[in-house]
Amino acid sequence: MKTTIQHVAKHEGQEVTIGAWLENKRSSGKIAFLQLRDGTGFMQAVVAKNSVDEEVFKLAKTLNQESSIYITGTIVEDKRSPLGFEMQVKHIDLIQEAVDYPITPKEHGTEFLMDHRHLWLRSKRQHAVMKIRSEIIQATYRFFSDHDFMKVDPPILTGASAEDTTELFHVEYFDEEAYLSQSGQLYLEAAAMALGKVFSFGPTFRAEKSKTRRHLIEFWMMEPEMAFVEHEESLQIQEEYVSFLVKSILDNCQQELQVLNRDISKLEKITAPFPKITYKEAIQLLKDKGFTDIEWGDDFGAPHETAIAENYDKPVFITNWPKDIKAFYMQPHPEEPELVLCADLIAPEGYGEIIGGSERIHDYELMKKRYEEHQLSGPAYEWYLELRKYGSVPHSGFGLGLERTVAWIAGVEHVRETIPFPRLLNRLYP
RNA sequence: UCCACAGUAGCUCAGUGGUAGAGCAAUCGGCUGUUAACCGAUUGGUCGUAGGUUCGAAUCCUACCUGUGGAGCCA
Repeated sequence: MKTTIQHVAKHEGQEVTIGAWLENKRSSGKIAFLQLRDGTGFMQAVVAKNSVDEEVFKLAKTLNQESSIYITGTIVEDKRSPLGFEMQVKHIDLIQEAVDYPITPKEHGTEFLMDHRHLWLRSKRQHAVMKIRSEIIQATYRFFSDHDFMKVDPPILTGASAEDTTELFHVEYFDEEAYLSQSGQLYLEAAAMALGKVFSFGPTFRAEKSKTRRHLIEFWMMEPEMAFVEHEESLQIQEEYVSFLVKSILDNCQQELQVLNRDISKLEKITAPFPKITYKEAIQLLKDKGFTDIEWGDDFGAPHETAIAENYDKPVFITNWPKDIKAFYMQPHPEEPELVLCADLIAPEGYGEIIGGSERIHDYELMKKRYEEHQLSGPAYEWYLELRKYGSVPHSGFGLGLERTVAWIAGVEHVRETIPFPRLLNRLYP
């Protein structure tokens, strides 16, 4: 009977066949231990010389790392196994012998591993990170589906660029110039006016020369946009959503968190509501902490974000920023018109901003004024402004960066490990 | 674009002016409970590239290339 490592517990005492790769092996004169990987998990198979044909034992002794096999044997419980089960082997069919697999069981440098990303993904650690990424994606769909959101897909090829185009990827669109999407937001606002509460989940592209552990050229963003939802309610949805993500990982990825050595007690504290401080309070906090390089009106750099996050063991919202350092479409604060109704959510442990969100301007005249102040034009101008003309309503939205969220929850230092094939400033291969 | 650091065997690194090294991987042999298994042997080199200093350069100097960490930048 064919099965997978994930399901071996159900087959205790039975003879099964598993398609697998050889992750590593150890052998003695009369016994060989094969470390198997099949995509669903990792398991050890034991080959005893006196219970298999002579060629099978010889094969077990000479198999190289990453050779592919069908392996047949009896599943037995064993306390020495981390999985709780192992296979007593009866037979091995070699599919392909792997010769000189480059990634050995010893340590490797980043450049080498990135050059072999197509093979690096096979490692236990990368398997765990990819599983957590997948679980976060699936939990996202569950959460928004449970809260009556509709999934909407904004275009990836756009002609509509509201802001300057230096950080956009330019592509040929027959005789026109087009850009790869940097955010679906403007389109999602249109969708929210049609469908109420919507969310998108897709890739975005930024041609920035950023070279830090928090930046990717191509990354995935989860963007909800909600009609009839004002700023405070949006923050509430954000904290519930992020708490739900963490809980889903704690519920479904215990083994993976263990492989990654993640401090689970820190994740267990992530429950809504989250602390909130205003931009003004954040500036004061930084000054109190001895930062002399920051004044009201400045944007925060990574060290500032980390210093603020240090004060909390949950993600923290920084709200009500000066309008001059935020996007043109953000709704002014009702009492302090130099501020806008927005919030960045800063993850704990120095992982930085994972969400940026705001209430959007819904007044036609105000939006038109903002366009003029920012001297913006372009194809988006007309249709985006038109959304404020026909039954405009208060609405809010936010964007969550998937890779930064995965890095934080998985406890991975660099976002390049949180996406299967990262696109970085100096890397388009593999 | 700026700052700092690095580039030596397939991989990870040591070698700081005098014969090019170790561990792992690979190959061969040994070992019935291994967990990055262990033990013995063998194989493996354009010391990033170009130029310079020197009797002599992996080592010192200059330029360049590549990478890493960070800054700037980052709705």
